[in-house]
Amino acid sequence: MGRLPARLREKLITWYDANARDLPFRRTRDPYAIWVAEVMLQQTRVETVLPYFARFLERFPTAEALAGSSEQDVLTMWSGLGYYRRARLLHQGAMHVRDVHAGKVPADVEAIRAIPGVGPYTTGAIASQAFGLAAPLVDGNVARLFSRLFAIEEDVKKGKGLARVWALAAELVKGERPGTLNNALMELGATVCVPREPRCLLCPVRPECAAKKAGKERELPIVTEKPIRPKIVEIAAILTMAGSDDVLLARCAPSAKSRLFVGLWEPLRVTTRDVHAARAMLESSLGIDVKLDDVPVRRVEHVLTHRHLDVSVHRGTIARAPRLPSLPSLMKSKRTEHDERYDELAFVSLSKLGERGVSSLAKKLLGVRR
DNA sequence: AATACGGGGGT
DNA sequence: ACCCCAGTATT
Repeated sequence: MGRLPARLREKLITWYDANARDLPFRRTRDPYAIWVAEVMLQQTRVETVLPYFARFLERFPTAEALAGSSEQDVLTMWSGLGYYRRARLLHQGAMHVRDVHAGKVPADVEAIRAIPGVGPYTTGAIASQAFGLAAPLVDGNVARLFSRLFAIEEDVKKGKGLARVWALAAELVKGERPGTLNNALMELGATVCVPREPRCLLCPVRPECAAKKAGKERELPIVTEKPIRPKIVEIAAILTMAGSDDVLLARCAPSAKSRLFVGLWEPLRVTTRDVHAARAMLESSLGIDVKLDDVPVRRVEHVLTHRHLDVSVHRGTIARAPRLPSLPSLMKSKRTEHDERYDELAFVSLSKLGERGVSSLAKKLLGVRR
C-alpha cells in the first residue's frame, strides 16, 4: 500500500469540524435513522432527501415500526424520490433486522452488509457513523476526490480504479473518529472538490493534491463512458369509469420486460403512438371495452437513466369495472406489449393520490403538480 | 463486467 | 443537451 501524505487525516477532520454543513442525519447516532438517510442518499442529492427524511422518520420512527408497516405505505412515503427498489429493500431490511437482530441494527460490519439493500457504501456509512467502527466508504464524491488527490488516471467508477480508491479509503479510515473522517471525504467532494471547476482555493489538502501539483485538477477524474438514452414513444391512458371522476390506476408488477415502478400505482401505458393500436392493446389485456379520445389531453416527456419517455396522454372511459386477467393469460398474449405488467387495478380519486405510492411520471401524466 | 433502476438540479 | 449525484442487485 502506498504511503499517505503526512497529517492528511488530521487536516481533513479539522477542515470538516469547521466547515461541515449542519444536516439532520449528522445530528444523530441512531443507526436506524442513519440507515434510512444513507439509503435515501443513494444516487440522490442531499437537498432532495431532506424533506423525505423528516417525513419518513416521523411516519416510521424505528426499524420495528418500519418492519410492521405495509410495503404500500412505505412506497407512499417514498413517492417521488425515485429508485423505488430502495424503498422495498429498506422495508425488507427492516424485517431482516427485526427477525434476525431483534429489531436492533447490529454493530458489526459483516452483519450490516448482510442487510437487504445495504451495499459496500452504506455498510461503511452505518458502521462508521453510528458505531464508530473503522469501516471505509466510497461514494461518487470520494472517488472523484481521490482521483485528483492521488492523480489516479484510471476510471475510478469501476474495475481497478475503483478497487484502488477503496484501498485508499480503507487506509485512511484507520485512526480516530472514522465516521468524521468518512464524512469529511464526502463533504469535501460535495462542496469543494466538485466535478467541474474544483474550488481548489478553499481546499484544505491542496498542498497534498497530486492532480494540483501536475496541473491536472480539471482533467480528472477520467470518465470512460456516457450513457445513451433511447427515446421511447408511448401512449398513456387516463381511464375513468362512465359517470365518475376517479381514475383507473394499476399496480406495477415485475415483468420480464421491465421492472420499472414495481409496486407503484400508475396510469396504464402502452408502447405505441397509435391511438387505435393502443385501444386494442388495452382491450386485449384488460378484457374490457375501452373508449379512448383521439386527441391527447397533454404530452409528457420523462427522462430516466436509460430511457427518454415521450408520452401522449389520452383520456378515456370504460363501461364497467374491469376484471384483471390472470398473469398466465397475459404472458400468452403476444399482442400485449405493455412496458410492465400489472397485478392489481383500482379507481382512485386524484385528491387521494397522496395516499398511494405513485411515481413522479404518474403525477405528470395525471396533470397533478409535484 | 455490464445493465437496470428515478428524478432533479447545475452548467 | 449533457453531467452526475452520500449505490445496489441482478445477470
